[in-house]
Amino acid sequence: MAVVARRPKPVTATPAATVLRRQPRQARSQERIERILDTAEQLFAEIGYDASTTNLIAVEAGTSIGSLYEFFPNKEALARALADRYLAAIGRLYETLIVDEPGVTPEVMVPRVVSALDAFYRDHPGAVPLLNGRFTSPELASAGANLQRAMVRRIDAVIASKRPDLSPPRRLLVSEVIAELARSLLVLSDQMPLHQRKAMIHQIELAVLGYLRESIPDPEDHQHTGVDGPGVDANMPS
Amino acid sequence: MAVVARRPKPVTATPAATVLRRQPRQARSQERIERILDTAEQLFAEIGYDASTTNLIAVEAGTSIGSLYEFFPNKEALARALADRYLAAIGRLYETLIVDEPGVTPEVMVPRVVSALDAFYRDHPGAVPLLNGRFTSPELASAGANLQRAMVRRIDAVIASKRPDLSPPRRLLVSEVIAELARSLLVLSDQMPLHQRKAMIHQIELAVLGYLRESIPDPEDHQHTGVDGPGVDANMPS
DNA sequence: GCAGAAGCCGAGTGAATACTCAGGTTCAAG
DNA sequence: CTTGAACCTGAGTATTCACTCGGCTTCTGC
Repeated sequence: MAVVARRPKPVTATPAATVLRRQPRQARSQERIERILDTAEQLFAEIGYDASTTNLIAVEAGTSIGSLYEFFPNKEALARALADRYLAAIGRLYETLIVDEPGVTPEVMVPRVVSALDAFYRDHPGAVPLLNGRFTSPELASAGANLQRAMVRRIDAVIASKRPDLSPPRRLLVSEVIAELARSLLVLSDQMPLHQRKAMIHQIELAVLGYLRESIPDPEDHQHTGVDGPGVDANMPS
Repeated sequence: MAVVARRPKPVTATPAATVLRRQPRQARSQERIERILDTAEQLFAEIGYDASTTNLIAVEAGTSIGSLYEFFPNKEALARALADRYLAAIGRLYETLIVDEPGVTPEVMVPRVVSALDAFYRDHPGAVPLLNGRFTSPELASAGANLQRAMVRRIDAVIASKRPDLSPPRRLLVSEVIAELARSLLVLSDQMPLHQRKAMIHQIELAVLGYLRESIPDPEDHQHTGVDGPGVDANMPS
């Protein structure tokens, strides 16, 4: 069976780009910053980025625009700061759950990851459009892309350990598809009535497992013919 | 085997809401309207809805804002008109490809639909954010939702005919998941470098087929245990 | 060829909103 | 207690942008 292989690189979030115009020195302003961010998170999720004017955010946070701009250089910095929060949390989640350990089969790992992500997105509705939607700045989009790449790398490492017989390119492709399956279907389930959501989550697990079986069937269990066709190397010659 | 069942309802697009402020009487203005729409499509796709100012659209289309507003009541009407175009085209596509005919197995139909949608989105990059992204108005979002429902209905009808043993709720859930798989994974492949796109498309087909096998295995071929767990009726009690 | 309709134009208007700044208040160090 | 730094405030500024309107041109029916 698969032994504990090289640990995948830890998911390091964005290197904390200069989001604050100035570091707060007093506890009061630190709390103010937190309040502003919490309010922005809520407003972005409820009425969207554009409709959340900086004045509204300040008022709802119980402060003034002046104070807001004392610490945040511009509106986009609010989104960036939120993205940093999310990125760190999701990164930790990946490190905990996407691991290569003996007893952890796909049937165990997939439901764990899917339901953890589901819970996170439910608690932080703002994270979905912020990290996945096409948002304001290219910078933000690339932050989401980095996160996605981190997930791909971890999945790839796990597959590499469990199934050393696969060629690296094929492994990578499969990892990318799985990561995207998880992401896009969670986005879907996010915008879905709550009473259907639980059933949908289970279907997502089925889809991922089904894809796994289809794309890299167990060596002894060859039955479907789904693996042929244009493979990884059938790229269009530009 | 499956006989030709009741034909699914045709996909009727939005009932052509009042998108134009006034019907053009002369050929010249008809062409102008087309040019404006073409330009808007291109600009929306290239620089986004917000960045595409009405003045810019008018100038790029070789006309003036005055003329633009002669026919379109507001900026959103441009998006609506474009959505109408897309909706009609995709609806026709569904009607042609998602059909219940004797020889058409999932292995045949899925690649057909996926690659047709892929080609469409490649030719009309603006369609993806317009129909699928969270966009300006609730009206537009619901147009996209209608289209999605139409796809679900057609898939559901086909499954009903091929597999009469399934309960209607389970059938519906499966149809919804398939429709969403197709949609969200195409969105993904849309924002993907061209040379990877072809391989990705094939993986999407695998994912859909894999999910199908996983969620409704052939009656004679029961092997995986993936179908148990919280089923369709395991909805959360509000 | 004429009159009225349809079409066209683009400078201008009003509203929205990200962001500034001058002046006031609260803190902490000595 | 004093003093300067950190912090706070919100009316005001500058800009952007959807949309209007009055005047002009082109078309069409008679």
